[in-house]
Amino acid sequence: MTLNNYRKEDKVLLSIECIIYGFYQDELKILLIQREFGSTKDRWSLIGDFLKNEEELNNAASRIVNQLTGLNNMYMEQVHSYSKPDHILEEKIISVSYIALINIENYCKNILKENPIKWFAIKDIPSLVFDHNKMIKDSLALLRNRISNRPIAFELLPEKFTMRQLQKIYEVILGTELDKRNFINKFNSLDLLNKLNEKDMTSSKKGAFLFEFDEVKYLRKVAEGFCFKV
Amino acid sequence: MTLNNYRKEDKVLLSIECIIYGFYQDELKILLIQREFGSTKDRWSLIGDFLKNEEELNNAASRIVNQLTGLNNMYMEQVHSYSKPDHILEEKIISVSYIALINIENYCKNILKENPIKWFAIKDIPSLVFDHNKMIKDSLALLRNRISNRPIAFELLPEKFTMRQLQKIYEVILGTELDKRNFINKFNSLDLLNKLNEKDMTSSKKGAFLFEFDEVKYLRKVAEGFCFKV
DNA sequence: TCAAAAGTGTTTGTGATACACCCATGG
DNA sequence: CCATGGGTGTATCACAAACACTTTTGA
Repeated sequence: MTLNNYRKEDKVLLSIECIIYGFYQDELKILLIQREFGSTKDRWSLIGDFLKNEEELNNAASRIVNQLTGLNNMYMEQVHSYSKPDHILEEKIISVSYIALINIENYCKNILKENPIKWFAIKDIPSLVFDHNKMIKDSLALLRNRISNRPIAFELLPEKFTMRQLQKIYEVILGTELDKRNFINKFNSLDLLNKLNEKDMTSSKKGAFLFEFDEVKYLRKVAEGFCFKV
Repeated sequence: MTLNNYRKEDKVLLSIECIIYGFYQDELKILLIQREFGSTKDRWSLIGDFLKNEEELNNAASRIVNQLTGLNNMYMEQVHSYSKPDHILEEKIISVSYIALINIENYCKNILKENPIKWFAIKDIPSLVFDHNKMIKDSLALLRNRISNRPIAFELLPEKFTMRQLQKIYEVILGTELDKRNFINKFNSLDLLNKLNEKDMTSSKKGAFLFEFDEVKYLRKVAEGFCFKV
């Protein structure tokens, strides 16, 4: 923008690649799509599209996730931009990656049936097209950072969840086992969860109490200088 | 890349904006350039250029910094991509920002004389074109994170530096005052610096011992699982 | 009655923080 | 001789980590 004028031939296609995370059965999963055309036919890929002329980056990312999940207003965040997604169509392509966190139970299952898309556990991700594996790796590093510094684990959970589910999310994202007593003590000291008078009976005979994240309380505390840190 | 085909009119110009940081006289500074043409003539701006067709993002960023400083191999890192730098030339523009950390004493002063560029202390940044102020803000957040988790402060210092200089870098980037005893104790416990038998006599009558960062030792420790953390 | 998951507190250790005085020297 | 910045060690506190047994109940 400063040194030189631009040349028409320097224009690029801009693709947005969305890394859609869900959490289900104690596993962190990513939604992938199987390509139907072209030289990469049948290979798995992140979910993406080209930026349209009238769009902004964030809006394009939201549109793409919405088109495949039917969801709106999920947590999304830009991760990184890449210049090496092998040129296709003889055009130069720059890719901008985003993470999206969704409650896997909410997304529209009809879309899943109509498209060659599938949830893959993070540890079972196959070899993907272009540099999509690298994008996932980078996004996981971001996710690891965010989950310790922002209350985003709840984006991956239903409104009501058990402490074990919450703990498991931290464990799979951080890649470490945590002590359940320390974990609960920690969250209790943060004072951000409401314990409900309901139990989840699916995981044990005794049943586990359900909790919910109190976002209003969280925002009030932030306004008073509170800083989330796990 | 998945859902739709692209249209020629969706191609964009891609600009790279470099936030070049230097540290001098106890202040964190950024190199800015005054625009010489167009509707933004005379206003200050980050240093940038358009991505060339044959270039990758990281290489373009290096090229841009090199053209203005004469330096190579400085620490650089991509920060974020933006889609709202007011359209100029009636073209859609996407901007990718980078930070570059340089030792302010090393850069080529001749270039400074030949160009309308100038170092601005971080607290004296004027209102810049487009969303460049926002880019600086975002880059500072990244820098704050990095300086606590990677040994990058040394990129802003000469080979030989005093503990006070090092501490000052942490103070200006983190925006807090630090206790000098705690700071020294902390760095001593990390065991990454070599104390030299030389003193810097410019800042006091007694003189302050010079130190250097032992990168070989650092890399050896990292290989053994060491994790830098200040 | 037993297997399987839920729930619950205390102790210990490490690292962060707070803090004040003497030293060396050039002017 | 004094003003200026350089250099040094310890006591306290807060948080992280380690740790084991009892409860509930469906099968």
